[in-house]
Formats: sequence, C-alpha cells, structure tokens
Amino acid sequence: MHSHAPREKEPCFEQCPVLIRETLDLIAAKWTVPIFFALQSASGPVRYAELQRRLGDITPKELAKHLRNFETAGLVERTVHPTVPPRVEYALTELGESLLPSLQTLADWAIRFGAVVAENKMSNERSAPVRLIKAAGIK
Amino acid sequence: MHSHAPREKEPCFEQCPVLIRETLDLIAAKWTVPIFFALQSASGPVRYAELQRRLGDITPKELAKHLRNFETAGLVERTVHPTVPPRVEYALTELGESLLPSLQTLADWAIRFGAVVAENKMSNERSAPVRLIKAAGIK
DNA sequence: CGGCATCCTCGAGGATACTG
DNA sequence: CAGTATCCTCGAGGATGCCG
Repeated sequence: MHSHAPREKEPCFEQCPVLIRETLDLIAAKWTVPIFFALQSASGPVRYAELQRRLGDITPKELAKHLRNFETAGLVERTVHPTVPPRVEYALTELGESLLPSLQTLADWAIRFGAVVAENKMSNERSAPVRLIKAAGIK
Repeated sequence: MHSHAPREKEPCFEQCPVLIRETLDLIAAKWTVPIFFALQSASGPVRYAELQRRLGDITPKELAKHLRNFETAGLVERTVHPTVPPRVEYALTELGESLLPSLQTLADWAIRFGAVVAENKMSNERSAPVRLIKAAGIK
C-alpha cells in the first residue's frame, strides 16, 4: 500500500469537486460580487430600493432572485418591517461575510494580472486573419 | 474637496468591475479549475491525451477550446514536438501559476463552508410545498 | 415599496462524427 | 495522437408588465 506516489498534497479540488463547483457558480453569477460589495460597503442593513440604486442596471427580478438565493443559503439576512410603505432590509450574515476575503483575494489577482491577460488576448487573438481565408476558393 | 466621506477602503470591485468580471468568467468556466489543478499536480508538461484522461469526461472539443483560450491569455504554454505520432504538451506559465493561490483560497472556503450552505439550502428550500397549491382550483 | 409572472434571447457546453 | 466540424439542448439573465 501507499506504494509509489507520496501524493504529497492532493489539491482540494480532488477532494470535493461538487462544493467547489457550487461555490464557483455562486460567486460567478453575474450579480453576486456587486451585491456582496454593496452590502459590505454599507456596513449596516440596506433597503431593497437602495440596493437597486447602487447596482445601477440590475432588474428587480434578478435582484430579488439573487437575494432569495443568498437568504436560503444563509449568506444574507432579510428583515421585513411591517410598516406602510413596506420596508425591507438586507444584510450579510457572518457566513456571508466569511466569503468576502476570498472574493478580495480574487479581486486582487484580477487587478494585478487581469490587464496583462487582456493584453495577451488582444495581441494573440488579432493577426493571422489570413487563416480565415486559407486556400480560399479552390478546395 | 474630499468633503464628507473618507472613502476609507473603496472595494476593488468599484475600481475595475470589468477585470473582476472577466476573471470570474475565466475561473468559473466549467473546466478551468480541473485543468489548472491537473496541470499543477503534474509539476511538468502534460500531454493532451493524458490531460483528457485525468479530467475524465471532458470532450475533446471543450478541452481544446479551453487550452486555446488559456494559451492566448498567456496562462498556459503549448509545446509541439514534431514527431510521429505528434506530441503536444501543456504547462502552466508563471502567470497561470500565479492564479493558483487565489483558487486555493476559494477552494478553502468551499471546503469549510460549502457544506453549511448546502444544508441551509436543503432545510430552507424544502417545506411549504403547500404554496404550490395556493387556493387551488377556485380562481 | 418591494416584489412576482411571462416571454425571449443568447451562448456555454454536451454528443457525435470526421481528419491531418 | 491531437485535435476540428456540426448540431443541439438548456438555463442564466434581460425586457416588460402587473400586484399587494
């Protein structure tokens, strides 16, 4: 047993691909990061309309859908004040806040290297449009 | 100027939403993380077929497409050995490796809290199937 | 104010088959 | 061996309109 390969580190991905996939799907959803940072920078509950205002062009449907998902996932707490007009506030839970450092780490990479990646794409993608023509026409 | 708000930290997302979005799209693509870890755990160039074998059920099309994207982005280096049969090897560049710690940070969160999130969804989602019926039938 | 219900588009990604 | 070429599905997410 434990014959040849020491298996020195065995990346986490091998251990629980499903959890990682679901986490990636969570944070990669179009509005997840904007919403999280909007709730963070508020440091305090934020009303639905205020959230919508900060996020610019998000539709009510998308905002509501995401907030519901976050709520059932335990990442966001929803508080309804039974007043007229209705007042609904949202805030990150501890669990939700625990995700922020990871998001920040990723954002740091994006800021440091994202531009380089973009430049690479630009300079590699372009040129060689010739290949679109090939031995055009003849077959 | 700098009148009222100190703007203490201004989350990175506000500074460069585009770079962050592109980075999220990059790492959230279905096969990005598997491919990166497959190339890392190899510590050395990996042949196309070997990569496909490690990734299990990825199709040739998807594997090739991702590898091309990574190559043009400067994240992966592709080396062709002009032998028969052909031999093509892939390896992470320094830029590609620089992304690994961020991925690991995210994976750590997934392993620590992913299960909790999944449980929350389970227990919150379920129950109240009654609402599917409403005042069923009557208008 | 704080949503929900519909319709629709668009592209990621799978299945399958073929090639230099 | 290392891909390319086609076709097709499926769901995220936008647009629009209505409601308690």
